[in-house]
Amino acid sequence: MIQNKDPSPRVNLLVGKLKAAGYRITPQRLAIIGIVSESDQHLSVEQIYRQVQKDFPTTSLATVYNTLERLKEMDEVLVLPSSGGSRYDGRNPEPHPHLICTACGRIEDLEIDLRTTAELVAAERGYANVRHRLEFSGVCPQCQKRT
Amino acid sequence: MIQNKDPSPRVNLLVGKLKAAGYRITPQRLAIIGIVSESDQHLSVEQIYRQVQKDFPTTSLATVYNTLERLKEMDEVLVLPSSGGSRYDGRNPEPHPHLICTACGRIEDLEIDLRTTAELVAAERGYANVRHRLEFSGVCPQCQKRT
DNA sequence: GTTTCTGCAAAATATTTGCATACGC
DNA sequence: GCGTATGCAAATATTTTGCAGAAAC
Repeated sequence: MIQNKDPSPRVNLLVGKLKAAGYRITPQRLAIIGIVSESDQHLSVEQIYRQVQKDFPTTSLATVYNTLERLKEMDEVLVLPSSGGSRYDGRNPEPHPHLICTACGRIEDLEIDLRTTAELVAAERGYANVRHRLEFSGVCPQCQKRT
Repeated sequence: MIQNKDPSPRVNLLVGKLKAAGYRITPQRLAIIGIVSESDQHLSVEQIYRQVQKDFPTTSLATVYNTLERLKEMDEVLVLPSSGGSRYDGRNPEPHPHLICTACGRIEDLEIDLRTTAELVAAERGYANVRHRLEFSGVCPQCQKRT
């Protein structure tokens, strides 16, 4: 399979930030960055791992975790800890609300903006560097039908 | 150490619901219920486990997980999945926002009410049984001073 | 007495770490 | 060439499961 040799702006951005921070760009990292920054899904480590392996079969899980950690450090990937493995969103790392189906696990994005609320909370309690996380979970329409 | 033989209303409530659902009340379960329903902290499984062991030294982790699962089924404990093990709040199982210090790990409760928003989301997307989870995280005033 | 629950151990998952080698820079 | 990243395996969590014996009802 022929690789797309023309990296997206977002991939370029992340590569630039990694270099600026003194990290090296390896083919594995490039592949992982491409996957997490272009998928519109909220990928598990396992999914990312299998995806990278298509192009770099020797890649290890450790490398996937390592790269995700680098991206997390620079707030360029959003981590959603959940039971059964964390999920990663590298396309839109700005915290944004999610709607999760507890039956099938699908994750949808929502548009609610909490930045103002976060600033209020930060001011009230004197917290610095406040981030937020908002999730709604329930049973999606498809899964309701299956019952 | 002498045990408090006079169960709180909340313990009584949970015991009643368990019985009503056909579950048995064992001393271990009673102890676990007492711990999670009276602590004002957001306990890890490990903390609950160590606490129960003070009174029932043979209690196993499996039993702790089992009992928490029962309580979760009936929405009488709030589970906060997080990296490094889930946290449990059995005192106020109604979903409510938290403010978490990323430096020292302390968890504060907030008063923001999201029920209306949750209902709107549920209606818009056709989800049933929608619950929510809102967390703000940052560095608390004390930890800022320490820097 | 029947059925569920416990405790133990083992298994299944998820993530981290150590270290020799490979490789980006 | 220097120093970081990889790959592999082993270590470390975390949670689940199977099953014989114990205990609730």
